[in-house]
Amino acid sequence: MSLKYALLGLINYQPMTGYDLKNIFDSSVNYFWTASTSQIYRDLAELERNGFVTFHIEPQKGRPDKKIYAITETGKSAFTEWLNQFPLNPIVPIRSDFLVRVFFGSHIRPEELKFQFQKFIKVKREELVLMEQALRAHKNCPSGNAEKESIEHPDHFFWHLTAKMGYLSAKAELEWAQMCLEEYENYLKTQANSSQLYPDGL
Amino acid sequence: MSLKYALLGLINYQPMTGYDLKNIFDSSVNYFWTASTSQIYRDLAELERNGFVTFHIEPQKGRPDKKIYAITETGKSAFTEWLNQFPLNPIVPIRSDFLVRVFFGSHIRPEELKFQFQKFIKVKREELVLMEQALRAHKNCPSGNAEKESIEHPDHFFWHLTAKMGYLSAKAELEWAQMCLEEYENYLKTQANSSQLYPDGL
DNA sequence: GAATTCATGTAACTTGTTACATGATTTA
DNA sequence: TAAATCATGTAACAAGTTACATGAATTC
Repeated sequence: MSLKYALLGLINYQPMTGYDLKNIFDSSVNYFWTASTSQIYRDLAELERNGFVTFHIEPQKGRPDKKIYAITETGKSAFTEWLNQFPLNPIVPIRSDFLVRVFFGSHIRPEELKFQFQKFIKVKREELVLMEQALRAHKNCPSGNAEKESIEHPDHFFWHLTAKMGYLSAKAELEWAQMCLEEYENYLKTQANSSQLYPDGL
Repeated sequence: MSLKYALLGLINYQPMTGYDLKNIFDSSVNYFWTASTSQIYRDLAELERNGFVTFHIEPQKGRPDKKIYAITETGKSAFTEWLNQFPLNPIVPIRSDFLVRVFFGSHIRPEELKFQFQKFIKVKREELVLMEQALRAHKNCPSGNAEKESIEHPDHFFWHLTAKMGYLSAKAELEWAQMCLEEYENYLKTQANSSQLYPDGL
C-alpha cells in the first residue's frame, strides 16, 4: 500500500504529473522506495478512481498532453489517516540478490566473485558521494533543488532524517564490501595453501 | 528469481521439506531474503515441474506426510549457472514503510512519532543482540546450530560474511533511530518556542 | 546525426501477501 | 488447558517487473 500513499504525499506538496513523480522517485527518494513508470501510472489511475486525486489536462503540441494530478480533501484525510497508523512491527523485508549469491559464494568462480565485490564497491562509492552532496547541500527535498526555494520547506527536517539513513546504509554497505574483498583474498590464499579444489570443478 | 535459487541452494546442502526451508528463512537467512509459507510451497512445486528437484514421501501418523525434496543434477547445474551470472548492476531495491512515514513526519502526531521511534529502537536492539550472538557463536549456518556439527562447514566463511552485513545494517538502523529520536525532541522544543501549529490540525 | 528528455500509457507476466483449511502432538 | 510445534497446502488478491508502443523537441 505504501506506494499509493507515497504518491499521494508527494502530490500533496504540489500538483504534478506521473512523469514528475517518476523523476522524484529516481532522483531523491529512491533510498526508501523505488517504483517503475508502469506502476506509477497504474496507481495514479486507481487513486483517481478512489477520488483521492483529480487531474486536469494541459494540452501540449508535439508530445502527449500533461495530466496534472492534484490531491482532493478525501485524499488528504486518507493520507494523514494512513500516516498515523503504523504497522504493528516495524520490520523491513529485505531482498538482496547480491547477498544471496555471496551466501553461496563457494560455488562462484573466485575471479568472478572478486570482480563483483569490486563492482559493488565502485557503485556504492558513487552512491555515497551523491548522498554526501545531498546532505551537505540540503538538496534532499523531493524536487532535488532546494536552492530554487528561497525559504526552507517546513518538512525539511524530516527529509533530512530519511536522507541520513540513505547515507548511513550506503556507508555501511561500502565498508562491508571492502572488508569482504580483503577477507576473501586472504581466504583464497589459505585455500590455495591447503591445496583444496573449488567445488563443482570450477 | 532469487527465491527459487535460494531454495535450490539450501536443498543442495541436504534434502529437506518445505517446512524446514521456512524455518531456515525465518531463523537464519531473513536478513537477506524473506519468504512466506505459501510462496515456498508454490516455488517448490515449480522447481519440481522444472526437474530441478525431486521428492520422496516419508509417511507419518497424525500429521501430513513429509515431502522431502532433493536436488537433481539438472538442478545443480542450473544453480551454479545462476550463481555465476550476476545482474548487471548490484542495486538493492529498498522499500521501507517506516522511512516513507518519517519522510512525511510533519503530518504525524508528535506523540505517535516519538512512540514509533522508540518501538523501532527496541525492535532493532533485540535484533542486534541476536545477530551479535550469531556472529560470536558461529551459529550463522543455515540450520542455526553449528555446535551440532563437529567439523566446520566449507561454506562457513561465506555465511559469516552475509551475517556480518545483517549485523552492520541492524547497527546502522539502530544508531540512526536513536539520533532521530534525539533530534526530533529538540526539534519539537524549537517548534513549541516559535508557537507554530502542527499541520492538518493534529 | 545520435542520444537524451519529455510525456503518455497497455499487456502479460512474476512475485509477494493475506486469509483460509486441517489436525494430532508436544510443551509450558 | 492453552499455546506452540509439526506439516501440508489452496485461492484470491496486491504489488512489482519487463517488454512494447509512440513520437516531437532538445541537447551534445
